[in-house]
Amino acid sequence: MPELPEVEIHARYLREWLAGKSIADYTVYDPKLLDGADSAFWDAALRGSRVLGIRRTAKYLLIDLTDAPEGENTPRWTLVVHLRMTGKLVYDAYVAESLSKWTRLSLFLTENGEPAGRLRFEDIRRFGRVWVVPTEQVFELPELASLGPDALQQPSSAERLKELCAGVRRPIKVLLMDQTALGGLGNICAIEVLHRVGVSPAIPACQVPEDRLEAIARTIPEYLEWAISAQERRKLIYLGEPGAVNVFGIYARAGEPCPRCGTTIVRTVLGGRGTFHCPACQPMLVDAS
DNA sequence: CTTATCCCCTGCCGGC
DNA sequence: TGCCGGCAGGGGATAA
Repeated sequence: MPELPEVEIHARYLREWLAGKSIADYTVYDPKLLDGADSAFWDAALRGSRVLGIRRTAKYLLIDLTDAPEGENTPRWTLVVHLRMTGKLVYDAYVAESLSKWTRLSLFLTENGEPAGRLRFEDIRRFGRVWVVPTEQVFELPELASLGPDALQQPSSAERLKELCAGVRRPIKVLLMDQTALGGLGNICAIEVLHRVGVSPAIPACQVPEDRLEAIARTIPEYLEWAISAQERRKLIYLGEPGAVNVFGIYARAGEPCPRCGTTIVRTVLGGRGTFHCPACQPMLVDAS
């Protein structure tokens, strides 16, 4: 159920796992992974290509590949991965390790011509998706073309947020989660950021005071950086998994006291998603004066 | 155009 | 113990 921090951590792990490796072959166990997407490039891209690098944009992972000879390092193919709700990538040093019932895809790796393990795509709910496209056209993929600026790499300025919110009546939380507005924030990040800045998630975006929009703009990258570094230090991927640093101030804490003021946390639904806020710290109406 | 609702899937949890 | 509804951090399609 990854949001930007988990996807970024995946990207960092992939850089370690795949450095200097090639993809010798692949197996798709669940055709739903492609969801009818064009598979024309799969064989060319995933049989004998070198891994050149890993990028992340919003919640998408981009694995750049080339089938050109050693020395020519312009990517030709990009494997695009979206983990959606329950996806994750797992590296097995030895292919002998068994697959799970949730394995959707295997990439068989080599290094210097020798077998070098396997990268597995695991996905319980099967919402995850994978595309293979020519690198030059990767951002023409509709899913990528519609994304707003990455919330971490190109954090939105207060000015941009003000423009995004102008005249928009839907709740500020729904706007923050809109991937065409800014790429990468999910339900938890939106909830936690709004709690930190003391803004009710239900306030129409156009009614959020300017100084709160400035606070939101500052807090988004702060929260993301903090969540990423907290996870990375512990070699974990998923926020909230056992042993993880607790980055949930109020998420999934309905009925518990607000960590800041002690008021009972409330659960509501916004944009069809479970939403948590503190009615005292995050009032509906903020005094603009 | 904007906004709301449903759908895709499987697993888990609490209540009865 | 078993069944059932509700819920889950994703986004897309569709309807109003």
